[in-house]
Amino acid sequence: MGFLARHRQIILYGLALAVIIFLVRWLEIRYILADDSVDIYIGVIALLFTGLGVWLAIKLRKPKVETVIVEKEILLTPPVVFVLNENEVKRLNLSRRELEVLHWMAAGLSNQEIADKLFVSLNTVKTHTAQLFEKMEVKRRTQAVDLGKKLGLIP
Amino acid sequence: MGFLARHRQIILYGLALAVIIFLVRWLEIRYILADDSVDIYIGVIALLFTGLGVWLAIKLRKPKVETVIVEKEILLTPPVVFVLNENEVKRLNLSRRELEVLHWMAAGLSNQEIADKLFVSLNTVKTHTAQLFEKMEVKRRTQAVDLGKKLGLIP
DNA sequence: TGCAAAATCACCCGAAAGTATGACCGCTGA
DNA sequence: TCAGCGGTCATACTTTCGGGTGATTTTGCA
Repeated sequence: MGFLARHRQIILYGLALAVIIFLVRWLEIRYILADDSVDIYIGVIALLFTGLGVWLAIKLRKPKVETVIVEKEILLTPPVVFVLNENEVKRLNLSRRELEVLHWMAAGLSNQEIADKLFVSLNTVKTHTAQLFEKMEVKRRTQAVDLGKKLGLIP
Repeated sequence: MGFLARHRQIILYGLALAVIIFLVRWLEIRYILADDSVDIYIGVIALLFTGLGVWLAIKLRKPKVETVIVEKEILLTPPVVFVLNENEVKRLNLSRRELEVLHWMAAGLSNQEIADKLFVSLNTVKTHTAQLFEKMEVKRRTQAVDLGKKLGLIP
């Protein structure tokens, strides 16, 4: 960008000033301003050039943008806190007991151990696992655990 | 905020205008300006008020606040990149085949399915799992998978 | 209050998983 | 060269898992 282009505003301003002075002189000669109207005359000039100044300022310092950068932290995988995916639980229609069984299953417990932990019989645990597998559409406990983790049913 | 406070700039501007006019009149009386110096006089006024205009514009114009929300994603456990915990593999003295079996085990495959996938017999897979369980000091495949995940042996 | 869902338990049976043991082969490092 | 290890496979056996079916009790909700 050349000097002319870069300072176009200022050059225009200077030209405007010259034109205004010329006009004023011309008006002065034409109508022979009365002494009393000098302050009105000054006022008009002042207003005019104030407007010019404002225009200049706005034009010249164009991008007065205060950019406020707000960093929004998005945690993709919570570190310790595990949040149960309620939607999946509802979608699969899993009962509380079934989810509990799945949890201990994922921890590596056998059906008998889960039965002992939940104070129920082995048969009951078997019923729960069977229902769980049917609802999750899997065949084995390892598949259930794998899918359960992927769906956010277990940590 | 009251009217006065809100329009302080404009009121100041008005006052400045009045002061300038008063000064000019005073100077006029004092020194009796020559007709010839009228354009210089106008020039000075113009410059003064242009400056005032610029100052006004700068002061008045609120810096346009542009709020840019930068979403900063914080990955705690990278979902795609899995790095095998070599140290644990060495510590437990796990062979390549055993690790491979563990991997498919975690995916929910049965021993027969793993055998088919690795093009070996079911008995071979059983041998590998047995060795794996002994080295990992676990009793069941679900335990092996759980521990494997915790030790970073599998994704 | 009454009903559907959940939870509980039982029995049978076959499939899968896990245990124990032994054997063979190929590679590698002392 | 040969002992050791990893990988392979096999047989035999026990345990656990999972499917199928049926039944009773408890509970949450309309």
